Amino acid sequence: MSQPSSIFDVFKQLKLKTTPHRIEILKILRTASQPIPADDIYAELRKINHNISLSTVYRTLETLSENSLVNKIGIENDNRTLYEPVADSHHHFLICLGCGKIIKIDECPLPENLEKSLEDQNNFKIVSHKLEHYGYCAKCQKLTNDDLKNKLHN
Amino acid sequence: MSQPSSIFDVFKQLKLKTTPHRIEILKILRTASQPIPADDIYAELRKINHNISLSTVYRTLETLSENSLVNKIGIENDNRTLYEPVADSHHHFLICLGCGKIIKIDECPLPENLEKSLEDQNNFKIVSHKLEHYGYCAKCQKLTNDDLKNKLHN
DNA sequence: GTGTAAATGCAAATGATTCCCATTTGCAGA
DNA sequence: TCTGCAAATGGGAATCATTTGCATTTACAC
Ligand SMILES: [Mn+2]
Ligand SMILES: [Mn+2]
Ligand SMILES: [Zn+2]
Ligand SMILES: [Zn+2]
Repeated sequence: MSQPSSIFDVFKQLKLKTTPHRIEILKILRTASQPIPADDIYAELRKINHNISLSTVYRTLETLSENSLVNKIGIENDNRTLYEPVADSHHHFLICLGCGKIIKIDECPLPENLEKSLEDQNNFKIVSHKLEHYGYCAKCQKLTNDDLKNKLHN
Repeated sequence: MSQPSSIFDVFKQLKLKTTPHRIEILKILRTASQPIPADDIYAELRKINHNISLSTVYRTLETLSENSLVNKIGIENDNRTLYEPVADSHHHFLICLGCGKIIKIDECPLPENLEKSLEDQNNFKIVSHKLEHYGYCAKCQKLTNDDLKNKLHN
């Protein structure tokens, strides 16, 4: 079986120059617990004294995305683009309307034959889909409950 | 059974002033064959010699949305917000990556017990979901095929 | 009709992202 | 190891959708 290729090898194969910026940005994305916006990456880099321009953050993310090392994610009612490292497998998200927390769901619950049937019925060629559930995480449910109690108390 | 209430009644019940702008914008949305951006509504209004400011278009759409007369829709790789009149029933979309055409799908294909199971497994309270399929409409499939043929021909 | 809060127009502000262009850097080849 | 050059970068301006501030107008309850 083949060795897991290092980032260096990956860049080489993609004919991308191996730059400190790219290394660091990938590292940040892989460390993050959920998809994050360009801004956060920029802030993170400055925090570790890594000098970079915001334009470069955007350009790098775009390049990584074009080369399938990063996914761009658009979330309802969030005008920013979020980024996640391209990973193992197809997945979906639970998104908290209270705090923005994003929980990854590893299964795809769509029926096996759905896409075929949609394609046939609509003369449409499907290449991807997006499924998200919106609601409230444990913490925000608790907050809401507390708020309600407070209101009743006053 | 109750009469279908006129727009005027609806506005009255919502304690919204009945203004020409609101009437016209709702009419345009209800006539449109698919969700449209604020810009298009603005252009449509000017075409029929209805004077309005773009800010007012945005403010009106926001108000209608807050009062559940209009839905806001965010589409992948389209930075604009699209708007549709709130209708009969829950639905999803097929979205053409070629021309932006949006096809409404009236069924919801998610398994009956899915939300309950996601809620239990993640200690999360779900309030809504979003499902979209991306691909190519009949016209754009044809274009792609023609392009391929042309390429092979040269 | 009158008064008043809500709605509107217009211009300026905002926020995310992209673009321009001068400078720097990674790296293929000598 | 040195050189040349395309690719990458910094920084600021530009862009695009959307929001906001404020003066003016309007719908409608009384
Ligand atoms: Mn899926
Ligand atoms: Mn559904
Ligand atoms: Zn939350
Ligand atoms: Zn199409």
